[in-house]
Amino acid sequence: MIDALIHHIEHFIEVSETLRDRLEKISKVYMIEKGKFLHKPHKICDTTYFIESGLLRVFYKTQEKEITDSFSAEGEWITSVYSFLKNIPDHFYIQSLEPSKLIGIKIKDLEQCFSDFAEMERFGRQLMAVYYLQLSEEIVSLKFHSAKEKYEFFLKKSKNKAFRIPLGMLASYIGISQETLSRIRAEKTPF
Amino acid sequence: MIDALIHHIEHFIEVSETLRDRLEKISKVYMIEKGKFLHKPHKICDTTYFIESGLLRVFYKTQEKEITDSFSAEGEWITSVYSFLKNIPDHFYIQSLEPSKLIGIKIKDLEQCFSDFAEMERFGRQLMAVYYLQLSEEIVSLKFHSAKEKYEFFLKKSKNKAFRIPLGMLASYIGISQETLSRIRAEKTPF
DNA sequence: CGTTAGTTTGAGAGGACTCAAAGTCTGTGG
DNA sequence: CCACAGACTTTGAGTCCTCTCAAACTAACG
Repeated sequence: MIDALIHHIEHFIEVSETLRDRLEKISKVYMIEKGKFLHKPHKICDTTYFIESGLLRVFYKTQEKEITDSFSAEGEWITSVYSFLKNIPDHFYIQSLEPSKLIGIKIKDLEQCFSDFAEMERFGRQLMAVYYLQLSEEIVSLKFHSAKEKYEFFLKKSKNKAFRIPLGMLASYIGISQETLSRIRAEKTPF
Repeated sequence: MIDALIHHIEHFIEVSETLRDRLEKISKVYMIEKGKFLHKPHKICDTTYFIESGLLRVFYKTQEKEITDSFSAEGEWITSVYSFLKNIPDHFYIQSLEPSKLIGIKIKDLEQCFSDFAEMERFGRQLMAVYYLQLSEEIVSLKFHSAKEKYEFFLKKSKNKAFRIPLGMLASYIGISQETLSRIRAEKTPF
């Protein structure tokens, strides 16, 4: 039932029988329709979701528009990080862009798991490190790069997602207007 | 000798006598002059430094210029993260901007420490989480904000550093040209 | 097939860039 | 202690990329 999750964790650490049992116990599978929300502003997000299949995004609203903070697809995690880590309400939405199958774990259960299984704590640290490095690359891409370069960086990093995401959401993620993104795509002739 | 470091760690976890002894053993104090380099491109950065006093930056070079990736001052950590975490060479420099006093720990010793002290592993995870959240705020600041807004965000987050950093380096950090930053500062009249 | 969400295209404006040069500061050596 | 070289900052002028506003077009869905 949670094989995809176990498999994922095994990229980092060895998963013993006991640990597997514990994970089974604290995991819960969710099926979510396209367009539905997993989390909304002013609430505490107490769950992190491993995506077995599907596509979701985290976004926030400014006065004028929605800005996407991240996209996550199969094999990745999604949560409203700030709220989840700090245990306080935030201003993010989590929305599914495709019908998705998720494996959710509550922060409380996860922390107990960290305490009981040192190797899980290690997994947590290593996973944070992976995501940290992703963000730092994203920052490099955002600085002193043209709209086109930012788009190409995204393509390189997330080919699997690029054409499953509505153009406007993608534009806000890479920090350009949707009109500009549309023009960039239009001029791409090649092949 | 490494009280500042211990004190810092105690914000996250309890530091036992044994752990303290271990930390003493694996820590090494460095004094570094202004302008000197702790790390250069094409090398592996195998040490992370806790800054007891001083100011340093991580930067990289493009064809035309230097772009600062991060500044760190007293009470913070600095390392060439990508190289340090992946154990491979990268293209970053670490340079001190003030005479600084650092406490360095080698990755190998740190990892052994993580293995031997579960609470240190926890500290590592929590520290990564703190830095992760900082990066995600920085990304928000970089998207759809004017040069002035990005500067003001930096001021709000890093007042203590803002006026110790040469203008050009700061400009590259917040993703604007140094001429623009100069003009922004000039128009600030207040008080 | 109609309604709505999403994308494309066009026109015009403006912020921030680049290039260039002048001005200021800092530290070193005579 | 002053003068000068080099580093850093400021100011100016002109350009262009990307934004905004607006409207037409297309796709998706009930």
